[in-house]
Amino acid sequence: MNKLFLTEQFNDSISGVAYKSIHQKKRLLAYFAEHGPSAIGDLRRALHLSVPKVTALLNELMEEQFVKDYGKDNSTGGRPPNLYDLAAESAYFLGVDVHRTFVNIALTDFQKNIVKIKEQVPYTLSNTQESLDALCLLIKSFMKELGQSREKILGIGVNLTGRVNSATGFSYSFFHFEEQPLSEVLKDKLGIQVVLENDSRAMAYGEFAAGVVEQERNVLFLNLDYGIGMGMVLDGQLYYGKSGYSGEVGHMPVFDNNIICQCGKKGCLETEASGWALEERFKTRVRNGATTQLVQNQEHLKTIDLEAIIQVAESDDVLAIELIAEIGEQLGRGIAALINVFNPELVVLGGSLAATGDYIRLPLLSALNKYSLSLVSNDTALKVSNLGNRAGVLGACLLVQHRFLATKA
Amino acid sequence: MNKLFLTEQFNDSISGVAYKSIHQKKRLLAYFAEHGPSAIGDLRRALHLSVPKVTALLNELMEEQFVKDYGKDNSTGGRPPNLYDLAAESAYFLGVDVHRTFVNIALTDFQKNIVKIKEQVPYTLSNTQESLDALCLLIKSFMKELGQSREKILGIGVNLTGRVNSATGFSYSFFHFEEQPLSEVLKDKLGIQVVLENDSRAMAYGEFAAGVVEQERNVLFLNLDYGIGMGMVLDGQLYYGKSGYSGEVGHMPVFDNNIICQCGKKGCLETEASGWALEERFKTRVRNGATTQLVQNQEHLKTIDLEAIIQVAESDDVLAIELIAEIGEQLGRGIAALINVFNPELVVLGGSLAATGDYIRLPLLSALNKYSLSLVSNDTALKVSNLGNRAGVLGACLLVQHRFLATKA
DNA sequence: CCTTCTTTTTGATATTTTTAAAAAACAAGC
DNA sequence: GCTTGTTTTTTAAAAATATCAAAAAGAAGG
Repeated sequence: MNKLFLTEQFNDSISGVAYKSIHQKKRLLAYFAEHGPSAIGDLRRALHLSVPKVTALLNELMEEQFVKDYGKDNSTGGRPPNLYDLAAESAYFLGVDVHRTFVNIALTDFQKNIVKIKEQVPYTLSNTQESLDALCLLIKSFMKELGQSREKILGIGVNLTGRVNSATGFSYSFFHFEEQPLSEVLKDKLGIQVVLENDSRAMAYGEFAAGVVEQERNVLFLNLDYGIGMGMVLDGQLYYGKSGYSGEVGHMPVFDNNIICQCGKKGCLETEASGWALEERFKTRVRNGATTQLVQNQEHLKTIDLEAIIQVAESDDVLAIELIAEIGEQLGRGIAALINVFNPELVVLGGSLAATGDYIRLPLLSALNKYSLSLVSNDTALKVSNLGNRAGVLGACLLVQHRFLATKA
Repeated sequence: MNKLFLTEQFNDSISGVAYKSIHQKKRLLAYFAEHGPSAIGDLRRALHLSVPKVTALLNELMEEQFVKDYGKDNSTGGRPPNLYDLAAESAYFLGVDVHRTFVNIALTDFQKNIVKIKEQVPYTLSNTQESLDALCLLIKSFMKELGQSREKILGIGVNLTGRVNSATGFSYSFFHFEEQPLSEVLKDKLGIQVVLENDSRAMAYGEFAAGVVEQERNVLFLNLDYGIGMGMVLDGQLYYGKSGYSGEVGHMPVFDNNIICQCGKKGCLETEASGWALEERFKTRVRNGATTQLVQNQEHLKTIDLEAIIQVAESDDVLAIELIAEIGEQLGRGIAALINVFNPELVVLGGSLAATGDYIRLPLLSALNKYSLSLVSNDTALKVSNLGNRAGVLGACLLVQHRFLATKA
């Protein structure tokens, strides 16, 4: 058994005892990843194995440095069990969260801790080979700054906006220059396995695995930015749909207006309930003479952008707060529909607009009561992301880890 | 090993080799249920077991009469493999599909064949103890008519409209008279394990397991009747949501009208795109002088109901067809939203309105092109149910079978 | 009709895994 | 501080399972 048996994940042809061993070990590691420090007894029950077998597996994993003995647990009356958990420094995962004007890069260890993070690294995303090369350069320079952990990086997770098919590794909205899937192209350039993911889905996973989500197994995550994206965790699993295009809530036809959406259609949720709509409305109101902290005279009008509006909202700008509440109220219409369809346990508000906290959450909540079936919406909690703008990178890292520990059937 | 080891499903405490054996056998049976006749080689690969082990398990299952040897497969060049499959007559499942004015009851064998079916048995569903007792009586009298198959019924599936939590066995909209879950109450009355399910979900499962669905793993099933229900199969699993209330698409707020929905809100999808809306519009049009096969004079107006409209549509009544097309078009608005959210491989139209076939499907299809993102909707096929009004009963039967064969982890 | 080729099935052996019993580790009470 | 009770861990024997080689069962071609 190779020390890096984890990388065997892409080898499907193994069978018999070799497969079984890898499978069992992965299940153990996945259990640790989900439940934290555990005793042999817990593992036995969860994996349906005998105690001696678990002991043997743990010994192997400890030999291979993936697992550590974390000492005794509090006694429950008799002999206290030994606790085991993942060895933090045995493997690392790199996450790259690509935005339109910047990139977040982070490295996490095997225990999901952020080892190193660089946020808001300037970068311009465009659908060109140069932009792709620049991204690779950024990643490489980040890796250069790492110590011995560099050799232990098992995989790199990359979040992109738009249409991403995580299973095949294809990105269609950006960097689709070759016949090969982008994940392969990147793997060749960076020398490490690459997992591609849609940005909203990665954020959703971040919150699910290490964020505001606790025990909930059915969670909707809304990525509120200029547009509206959604990532879903259903029955404890990230949901992709047929080709990984799921979660396009921004273009749900819920309004009867005449605003032309970017997608070319009318009545989309995004036309009235997005950061884009917020910015437009804010500008219109200012033009019509509304007062705000943000603009003293018409000259400043062009400095208004979504980020600025969110910022002044935090310092209690009346106009910003009023308009954000409006957005929240209208968003409620869409989310109500989603709650009726999914009956989720939790809806998480994330993305840049979520930074406004209760300013958007409370109006949304009252809209939910108005639009969704009460019995269903009573089942559903509404929380604001607690990872904030780190949800994306963290999600990218953790998704790679998850991929490595995943075993089908 | 008891012959009826299948009933051990509710016993969670078994462990070790006993658990393993049951688990393995169930996996074998589940594989047969999903894939039909299979050779040892297929089973070996799918279950990650050795050939001698599979042989031994099959021998046991054949001893227990659950599996039969179905002779040789066509050779692929060498020795032809033996094919094995479920023994049809080894176990039976009873399904009860409860509607407001009638009940469908059916018995299926272990190979998913309908052994006996009674459709449209008159019955009045109301939320009273009498109605519940009457239902039990119907079921019992159906069972009395069965031969030796009666003793081999492993479980009874019951479909109810409204809010049903299949996991706990509680029904909230109907028959919630005791503290005990309704499934337990029924089990006590009927003497056999009962599985409760929401009607739309059961229909969805019926189509998924034995209907129009082929290889697709992400399927939305629409139950188009007076109201609109939805059942979803996501990643090959029936989706329930937190408490089993998922799929409430009828009350998605997508219109900007002033029609008050049954749920008390305005703008619901149901107000313009349901059987209820169809009937209302039909009546209004007739009142305003439109001509139709259905009504010669105003006297006949009260005989109009959804079923009648669907019937005359089939005999090419212009008004009916025109209005059904309208409904389809408006339904498209809602389904477009769902397609954007789920990126399903297939949307199945079921329920009584689906009997109108292309009359509803084609307008719906063109609306989909109008309202949903083309890239996403190109992924999605739209088909009409092929089980028709048997989807419900069959779904009920097959869901029970599925429950028995299900193994967690 | 026999030989050769391919693939499945069976059987014997080796390995893995479980079971059950013994040992070890700690808490609490005397 | 020792004994007893409880729970975990280790150990060795028993059971289950996989591997590998041999046999069997057809198909194809001469």
